[in-house]
Amino acid sequence: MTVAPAAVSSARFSAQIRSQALQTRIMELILERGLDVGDALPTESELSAELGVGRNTVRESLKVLQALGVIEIRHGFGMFVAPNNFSALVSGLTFRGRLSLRHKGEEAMELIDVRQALESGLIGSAIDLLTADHLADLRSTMQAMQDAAAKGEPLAEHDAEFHRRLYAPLNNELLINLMDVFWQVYRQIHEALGSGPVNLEEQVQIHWDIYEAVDGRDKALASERLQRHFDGIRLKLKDVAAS
Amino acid sequence: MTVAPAAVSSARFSAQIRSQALQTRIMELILERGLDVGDALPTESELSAELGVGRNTVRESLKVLQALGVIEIRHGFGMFVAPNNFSALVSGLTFRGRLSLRHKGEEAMELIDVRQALESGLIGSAIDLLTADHLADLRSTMQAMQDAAAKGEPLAEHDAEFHRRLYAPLNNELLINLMDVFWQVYRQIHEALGSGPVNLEEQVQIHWDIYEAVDGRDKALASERLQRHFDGIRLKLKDVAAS
DNA sequence: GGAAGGAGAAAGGACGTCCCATCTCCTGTA
DNA sequence: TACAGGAGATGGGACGTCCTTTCTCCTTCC
Repeated sequence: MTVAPAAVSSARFSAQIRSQALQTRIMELILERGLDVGDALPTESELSAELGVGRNTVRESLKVLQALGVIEIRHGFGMFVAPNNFSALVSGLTFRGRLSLRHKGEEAMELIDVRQALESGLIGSAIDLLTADHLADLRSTMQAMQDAAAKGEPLAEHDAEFHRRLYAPLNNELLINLMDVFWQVYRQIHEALGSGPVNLEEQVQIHWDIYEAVDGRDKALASERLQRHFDGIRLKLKDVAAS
Repeated sequence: MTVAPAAVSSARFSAQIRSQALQTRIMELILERGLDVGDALPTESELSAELGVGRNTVRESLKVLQALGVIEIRHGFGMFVAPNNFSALVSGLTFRGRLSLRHKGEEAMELIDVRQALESGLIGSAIDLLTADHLADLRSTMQAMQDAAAKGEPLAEHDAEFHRRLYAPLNNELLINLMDVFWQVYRQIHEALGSGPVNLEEQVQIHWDIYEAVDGRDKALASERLQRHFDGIRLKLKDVAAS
């Protein structure tokens, strides 16, 4: 027998709201004082005094704000308004993904779906805005990836860099960060499962194929090859999850 | 007094790494014990003892995990593995958006861009999977929106519901959550700026147009109308930011 | 005069303790 | 049988204390 939903939500109202209210107050304090990225916040003691709550309480809120990428805490120095940073999402999403893998791995698959939709959906716009410089960057990344593969080194970082640069023309930090988060979550889930043997040459070839399509400004082909790239990733994930 | 040797060896790393390591340890504890969504975690005191850290320290990590949507804390009852929930991201992203509006509002615009890319890019796949039931849900949402507009009530909730149901056929919780986050952030930024007068009838008409395109299974038209919907949102945001 | 190094201050990190707030569950009484 | 209230458990919060890290500035030596 479950409790009435209304009872639960009202019960949690006061408890949940208070801690979030404190976080909001700190954020509004930043906005009101006109603090910008890199500026220092008041010290923990000052905040504790100004907001009328204990230092431990304010610290809990500050840790949350740090986790949300709002502030940056430097031990022994102070706290500062942080530059855009989504890395905090990674751990939470990774946990979600690993949790779901105990069932049917649905959430992990959903993550790939979102990545696929974002990337294959946006490649057209990216190609529209692509300049020679962007293409050169992309090519040098591919070269580095190929070199790494030849030495038998892991491609992970080059892979991430490739996808990052692919969408650099869109000039959208948020998008890049979001894609990066998804990429890292996929990688961590994969590692947590114990990645099987990977075919480095095949990986490189897949990315070269995408590069060629982009180089030729063939939006449909690029989209299709990205789509297939993700189909492969999905299969691999399903494979590992089954074992 | 000696705890696990592993805990001591990481002492040389920065404090930021250590607090994140504690969060990771708690998440792995959940995974190792096979806890699932809704299951109870050990109490704060138990965690404090098991992990060999003080209760206040463990509380800071728990608050972060709560903010990341990993656990749910119910005062006086206990802590539980939370169902998927991204609502915590909203406040962080909203802060980012408001901060950016003091300059040129770039980050807020990027947020709209990502939403636009996601929605207009995925509407095709959604239409492919659309069933009569989904369409009926969508229609009833539209009806509710129209009724609200007739009474002069705010459309916000109906608007959110419309977009949520539009992509329900994809059966991707992560995507729905993500879109919801973006929607809420946009709304909060808009409210923080002080929304100007809104034309309710026009809002309803725009959504009816999208509904019609979806009803007719015209992917291109639906995508184009969504695109224009977001162009309108973008203009409105720019307008308000300029004032 | 300039660079290297150490002392001190300032800030965050960690912990322990105490008490309060709120929830659930059980008991007792009408 | 049903409802009210209390007991116990659990999270919430506030101090106070001491440790660790980092920066800054001053001293010292070359």
